[in-house]
Amino acid sequence: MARRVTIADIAAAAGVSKGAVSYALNGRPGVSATTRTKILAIAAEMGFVPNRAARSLSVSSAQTVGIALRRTARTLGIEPYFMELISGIEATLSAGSYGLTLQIVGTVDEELEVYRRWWAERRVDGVFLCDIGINDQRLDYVADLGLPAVVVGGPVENVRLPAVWHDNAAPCQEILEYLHTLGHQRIARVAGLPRLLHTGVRDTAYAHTAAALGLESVTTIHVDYTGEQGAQATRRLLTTSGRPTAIIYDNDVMAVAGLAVAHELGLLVPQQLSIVAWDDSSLCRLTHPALTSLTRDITAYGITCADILLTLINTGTPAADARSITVESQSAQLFPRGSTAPPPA
Amino acid sequence: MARRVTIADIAAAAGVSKGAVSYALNGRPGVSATTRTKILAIAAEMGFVPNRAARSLSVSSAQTVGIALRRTARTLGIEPYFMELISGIEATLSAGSYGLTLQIVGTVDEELEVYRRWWAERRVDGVFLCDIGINDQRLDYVADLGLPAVVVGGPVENVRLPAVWHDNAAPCQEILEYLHTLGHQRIARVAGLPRLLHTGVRDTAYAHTAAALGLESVTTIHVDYTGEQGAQATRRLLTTSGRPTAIIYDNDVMAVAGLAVAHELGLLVPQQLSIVAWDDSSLCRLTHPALTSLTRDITAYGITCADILLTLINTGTPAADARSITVESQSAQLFPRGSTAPPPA
DNA sequence: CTGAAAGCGCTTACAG
DNA sequence: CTGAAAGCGCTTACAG
Repeated sequence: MARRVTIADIAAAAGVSKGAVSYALNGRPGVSATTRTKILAIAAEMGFVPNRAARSLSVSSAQTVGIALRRTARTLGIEPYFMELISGIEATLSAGSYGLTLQIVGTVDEELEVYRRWWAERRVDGVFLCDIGINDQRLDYVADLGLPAVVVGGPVENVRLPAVWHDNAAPCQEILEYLHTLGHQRIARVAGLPRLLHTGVRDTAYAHTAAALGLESVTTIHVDYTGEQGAQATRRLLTTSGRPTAIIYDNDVMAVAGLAVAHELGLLVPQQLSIVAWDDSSLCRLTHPALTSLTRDITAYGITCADILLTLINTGTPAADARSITVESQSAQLFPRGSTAPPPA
Repeated sequence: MARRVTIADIAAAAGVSKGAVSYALNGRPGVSATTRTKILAIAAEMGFVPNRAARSLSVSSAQTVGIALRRTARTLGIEPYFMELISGIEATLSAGSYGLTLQIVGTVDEELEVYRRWWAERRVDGVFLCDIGINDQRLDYVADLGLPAVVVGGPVENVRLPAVWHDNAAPCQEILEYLHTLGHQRIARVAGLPRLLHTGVRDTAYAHTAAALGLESVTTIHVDYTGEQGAQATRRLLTTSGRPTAIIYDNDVMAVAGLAVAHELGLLVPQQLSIVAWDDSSLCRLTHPALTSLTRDITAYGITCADILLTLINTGTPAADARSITVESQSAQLFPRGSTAPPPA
């Protein structure tokens, strides 16, 4: 564990001042081209890497952004969403040599406290807000703090933070029209947590479209995204009289669970029941039949969110119009597979 | 964005020196009980939170540990393993007020470079090494660096780093004995990446046990853990003559894929084919039939790994015997479910 | 028990 | 273009 090399060492070796070394290293004016070249060569040779803490203290920037997740190990693990999002975020951060710090919290209050502490400590320069709820108190809290943040989800209005979201309504309409075209009239939906914003958006979109198409019924049951509750809801739907001929699931895990329940009840998919899933992980292609599902590029979404956060941090203002960005995800498309067909005659 | 309050502000308000404030805040001797109480009260009232960078620079510790993952967005997302591990790690870190910094890399060289930089920058105080391979070059590299690290996996020998691993051999034996008792003689295995250490351990354990039990055959196909390759391998196994009556999968995603292939080929599970999965996520309970699988508590594993890393960082030496810890995971147990039964007569 | 000072390793005005 | 110095916000010997 040899002592680290500092700019003082380089300055001594090059016979210049520490200031000159700093200017050379950071590509600033203030040193001649020849001195700069010499300093850079020496720095490289000595394997110099600047100390983060010292740099942060001087420029009062952490070169790090944070993400706090209010999730349990189980719900984190089961959903590919977060890892894909983080993977996209990372791609942008690495390019800008920012670090990512991750914290898992148990309650909203803990989460708010994390933001307060992070910002007070200057441990992060900005954060991502995920799992946006209806009337989410975190948005105002973080804005009041003055902590740069990007809202990963929406639509949100009258917020002092840039937000990025997918259009949730159009896919709902697409799915319903697709099932309607196949001939389905009694459609059910196993939906996600009602407190989440995008669940509400989908609720509304389905209701409107169903009315417009004149569908017989669109029963909705809200659960928590887990396979257990998805299975339970499916069992309930399929054992009532006038059962649906098609069920839409708000994520893929519940759809897989629903398919198993149909098998268990001896219902043939897709002959007697059609199934559509949101969030097309490879899970949907592993079942038999493969599940018709809606694909979105979550990694690309993460890249966009990170781009906006870095812009916000570096310029003090988000990228143009970032305050209300809708990610028109070119990839939000329906992939019909073996789990959908016309309803039984 | 009001100016942050620093110890200088508190010192001024309390009418003492900055040194006294520091002593009081850190619970060190050097201030009277009354002064300490007064300082603490003022600090709390002013909402003081110490600046991380300043503290790090003084004590030359980052209060952060790092984890670099060489995985793609897809393989990260599909496997609950990492999120569960991270969730456990977080629990320990939060308790010790350490942060976690996460980086996703593309190649081993990139990963090594990340460790070098992190340590030179003093951005982390230690790291976790995951996805341990056979003759993994990272172990020596990190040890040479002097960077405190915990090897998450094993067994590894002659390494200068503490390692923590589950016993992989015993469960292999248990599974094989279970299938043998049911009457199976032709068993196949769809295994994980051969370059990974634990895959090799399992290879050996199955071979030994199969020989000891006098099993007819244990065919193994190594793939990459994805459902696609798991399905492909299964198709290959089931369409050859003398096909196996039971298949063991090294993770749950491949097992689910394998089940779908059996359905597709019109094979009844478990009547004509038994299936056993490793890594019991809720996936295994969502299929029909539910999959017999091996459960381990990954979150607890993460907690243990983090405990050891923090001990290593704070004392310079790992916890007693940490150099070769085997986590005798009480939870590594086989859960027989609907996917296993005696072979067809 | 307390205060004044030096130091951690950078950056950045400010003079020459 | 270059050097000497102050400052970021802490911690920690070192004198009183």
